[in-house]
Amino acid sequence: MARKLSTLDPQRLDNQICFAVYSAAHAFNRVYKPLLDRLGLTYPQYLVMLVLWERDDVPVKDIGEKLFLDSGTLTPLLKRLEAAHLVKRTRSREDERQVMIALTAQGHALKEKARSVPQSILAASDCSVSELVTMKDEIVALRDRLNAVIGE
Amino acid sequence: MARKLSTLDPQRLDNQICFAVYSAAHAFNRVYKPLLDRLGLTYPQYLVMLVLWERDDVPVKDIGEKLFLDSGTLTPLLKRLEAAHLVKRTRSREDERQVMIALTAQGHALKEKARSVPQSILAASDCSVSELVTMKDEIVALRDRLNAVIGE
DNA sequence: CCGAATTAGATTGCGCACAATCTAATTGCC
DNA sequence: GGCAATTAGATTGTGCGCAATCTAATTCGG
Repeated sequence: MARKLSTLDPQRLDNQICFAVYSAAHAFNRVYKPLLDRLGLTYPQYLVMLVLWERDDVPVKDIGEKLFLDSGTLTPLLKRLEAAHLVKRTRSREDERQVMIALTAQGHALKEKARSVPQSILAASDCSVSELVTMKDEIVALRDRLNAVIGE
Repeated sequence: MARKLSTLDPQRLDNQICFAVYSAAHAFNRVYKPLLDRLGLTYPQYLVMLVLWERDDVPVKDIGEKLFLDSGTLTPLLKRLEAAHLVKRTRSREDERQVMIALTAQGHALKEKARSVPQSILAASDCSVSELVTMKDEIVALRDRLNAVIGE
């Protein structure tokens, strides 16, 4: 009876989806780390590079919207990517408030070296692609509902 | 054709389950924040309190194993909880290497004030309990497979 | 027993994340 | 045109998260 109650107790750690997501994010990070170390990237930096490999020469704001990050996070991160000669930061001429982020040749070239990363992650997940796609879609839907609540 | 390819491209941001998990974790954090502010806790501190509300007077190591965190994270966090008079840190007498973490009266009392948190999160998730339980179990299974790979 | 290896936790340093605040540029409104 | 409101980034401060290193206590193998 006490056992049955505890598996329903919403205040129990193991019953919380948020902790599942939180701890899964850290587990992913730990799997990515050795792969990204070889590229000289952290995981958030890798995310920024993924954005730029899809579309180059974008304002900081667009990167922030895609990754759900603000300038307080992105400004120093992008300065580090610039120091690593992977991107160039330039004030937009049309709108001087914007800073445009463009890949350098090195930044472009890194895409090839990063090509094997997703399949290494897939292998570590030890899970079929279709299962992962289903889970991903469910998690994205949940995330979007949560983000909708934040905007009231 | 190009469109079809891009929806399969493993190097695309939107195709990566890890980004889904990463961004969902941040979304959860943003939903929790105003709820936890009222308790004077951050989300990781709330997780530690959840552990202690289940079982009091445990060594730091046990907390770390439950939350997948190490002393570099927990030591300063626990010192902040102690400064907030929610826990007491004492060297174990049997094994002087261990530091035991015990709730104060205030720490115990906070459990009642935190009781409404999970249902607020459930409401924000805008999702049935059974759906959430299924997702949670899938995510935990994935996390555990990832963690298994890390330990080689 | 005693020295080596292991273990628990603390410390240092770096890189996010984000709130709050600031500056400068642009837009909107009259 | 001119002033208020908005917008894009930068800055500052706090709190994780983790690698690397350190100390002190305990355990293990001979």
